This record gives sequence, C-alpha cells and structure tokens, in this order.
Amino acid sequence: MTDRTARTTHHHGNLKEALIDYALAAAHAGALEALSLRQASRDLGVSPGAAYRHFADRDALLSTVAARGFDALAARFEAALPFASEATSAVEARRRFVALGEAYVAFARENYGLWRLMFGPYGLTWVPPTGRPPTYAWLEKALDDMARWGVIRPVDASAQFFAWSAIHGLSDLQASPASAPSRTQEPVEHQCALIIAALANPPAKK
Amino acid sequence: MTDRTARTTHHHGNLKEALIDYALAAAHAGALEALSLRQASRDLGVSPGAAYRHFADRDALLSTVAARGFDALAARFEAALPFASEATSAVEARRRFVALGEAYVAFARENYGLWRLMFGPYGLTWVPPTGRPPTYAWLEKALDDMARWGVIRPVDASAQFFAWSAIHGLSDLQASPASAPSRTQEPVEHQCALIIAALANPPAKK
DNA sequence: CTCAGAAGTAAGCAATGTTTACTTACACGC
DNA sequence: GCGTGTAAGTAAACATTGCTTACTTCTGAG
Repeated sequence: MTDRTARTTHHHGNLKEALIDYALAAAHAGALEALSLRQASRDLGVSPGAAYRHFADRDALLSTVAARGFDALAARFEAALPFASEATSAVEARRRFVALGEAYVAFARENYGLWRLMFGPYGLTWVPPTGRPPTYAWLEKALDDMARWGVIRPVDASAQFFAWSAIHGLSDLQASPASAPSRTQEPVEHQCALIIAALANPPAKK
Repeated sequence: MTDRTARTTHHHGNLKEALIDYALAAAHAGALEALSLRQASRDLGVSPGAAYRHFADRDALLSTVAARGFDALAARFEAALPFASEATSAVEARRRFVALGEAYVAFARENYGLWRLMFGPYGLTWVPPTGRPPTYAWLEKALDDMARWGVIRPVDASAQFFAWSAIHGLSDLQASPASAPSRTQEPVEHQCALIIAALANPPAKK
C-alpha cells in the first residue's frame, strides 16, 4: 500500500497516480474528507511539497479522485451487467434492473467516503474518462429494456430521473454509517419493485 | 451576526448557543465542512480555547449542529403543514404529501451544508429534541392520510422507507451545487406523483 | 554530450485543533 | 455582607496542516 515502483529510484516515481491511488484507498476506508496531503506524501516517501507539482491544491486532487469514483462505479456496473448485453425476456430485464440497483447500493456502502465526495461539492462532472459510457447510460438502457419487454411503460427523462433519485436516496440512506446496524441488503429488491410499479402505472400526465 | 448579548459583559456571554448559531449561519451559507473553531471564536470576540469549555472538540459541535438541523427541518415541516391538522379530502391529502416533499427539497437547497452534515458521518441521531415529533412522523402521517382517503394502499414500513428515500434522493441530487444550473422546482410535484403511483399499485408481495 | 525542463527537496509562513496552567467573575452558603 | 468554590474565559504553547518560494537533481530529447 506504500510502495508503488517508487522505491528503487531515488527521486522519481509515478506520483500523481500514486496519490490518486492513495486517496482511493483512503476513500475505501471512509476517511477521505480528512485526507492530508502531508500524510500522504509522508507515506509515499516523498517531501511535503512534491504533490503540488501534480495538483494545484488539495481540492484538485479530491476533484480528480471524485472523477475516478464515477469511473469505478461504471466499472462496477460493467462487471455486474455488461453494457453490450441485452435482456432476452421480461423477467430477465427486470432482474437486470435490480442487479443495477444492488450494484449502486453496494458501491455506496463499500466506498462511503468516495461516494460522499462524488455527490458532494466536487464531483458530478461525470465526463466519461474512459471509453465506457457514463454511468447514467446504464440506467437508461435498463429502463429501455424493461419497457421493451413490457415490464414498464416507455420512460421519458422525468421518469428516468425518478428511478435514479429513488435508488440514489436508498444508497445514501443505507450507506450512512449511522444506519449501519440495519445493514440488510434485501430491501433493495423491494425498492426496485416499487420503482417498477411506479413506472408501470405512471400518473396521468396533465 | 457577530454580537449576541456578549458585548457589554467582559468575560461572559451565552457561548455554546452562540457557537451553534454561528455554525448554523455558516451552514446556511454552505461553508460548514470548513468551519473553523478559531475563526468562530474570533468573530464571537472570545479566545481560541473558550469553545472547549462547551464542546469536547470540533466534531462535538458539528454533531449537535446536525441535531439542530433535524430540529430546524421539523420546524419547517410544521410551518408548511401543521402536525395537528388533518386532510379533509383525497385531493387535500395528496396536496399535503406534495407540500411535504417540497419542504424537504427546499430545506436541502437552502441549507446545503447543514443538509450534508445531517446525513453525513455525524447526524442521523434524530432524537426529538423539542416537543415536536421527529421528522419521520410527518411522512408517516401524510402517507396514512393518503391511505385513509384511498389515494394509495395502506403502507407498511417498507413502503414508508421507499417514499422517504425517493424524496431524499431527489433532495440530494437537486441540492448539490453541481446541479445548480437546472434549479427548477416543478419536478418535485411530478416525483411525488410517481411515488404515489407506486404506492397506489404496489407490487404483489411474494 | 549537453542542457532545458520536469520532478523533488528544504525551509518557511500562516492557520488550524487541542491541551495546559492561569485568571476572572459570578453565585451561593454562612 | 462576605469569603469562596466553581464555571467560564484567557494566554501561551505544541503538533499538524495547506501552500509558497528558492534551490537541487535527475532525465531524456536534440
């Protein structure tokens, strides 16, 4: 966790990436908001001012880390539900939507610090850094799949946003360490069922 | 904003409350996570160490401020929708539920820093500090009212949690300064309509 | 081989959280 | 009324942090 090919070389190493990884690891432990550049530099065996050769200031590091967070979330989506694949039945489409929700919640739980950063004052930039489609595209696709198999009605942007914010709220509430005692995972499926119910019987648009 | 009956008296004043108010004001401006005890003490005309006579450490202050946040939210609910009142029709019950959701979102927007604190690592203790019922009770009551007038089916704890997390997610996403450009308020009503749709046609429980 | 520039160092500044030993001033028993 | 105990505030100090500046060192392109 400390070394990163920066050992043998006296003065050089791939800092920047090492700093990002360090922050990512700290985020995994939940202690991101209190991350210290000096401590990081110390642990990476480098002088305090070295980080400023790669990041304008602490916020710049946090900002890029937040961006990486969306990348990591997309990777998790891809692992749980390859973007290229398609649903082959109604029950399959439904199962995929639930899997997406569960991945979302699980990510928030396992990377609480990063999660907070992503949706905090920084973050929410979500340009697609790699070739992967931005995270929102997974949701659109899952909803479209369900609509195609008749599980729900066709969705507009407003309905998409509803589905997103419903799962997002669930994640935020369940990921909070304050609700740690009730760490049950099953409600996610039921929540998704309720979202599907709403999208299957949408309110009459006035 | 600086004075608080602590002026004339040379050494005393109602610190503690002044500190909480100071933090609350800072929260209103959004700059809570970066609140400085020294700066606060300075602005309140008191020495740096004075705060520690009332709070064990910085986190203790933030923690009580978070608790006050839930109190302020309850006050807002009460203002928008007196707890003692009852819905007198189906459309009224529905209107009240929407008003609750709008109050929730508005509070998150106007007190972003406090909002983040309340649902962050601190907070979520929500003991009812004053005589008011805890915030969650408003939601329960609004849902029960709607069920009583046939707007939705009777709700269980799981359905309550669904409604809460859906509105909570909406608040969190819309309150984030990153989504400031799209500061439209109308979607709240539509979101609530979708929540109602879900609770009116709940999924068959297996 | 040189040498310009990237990458890292050392030292320093201002600010913070927190602790300690000290003073002050209020309140209350006598 | 008057000492006096105690809560509340002060002053000084320590460790740590973000960040800047002037300096060194290493590297890789020409």
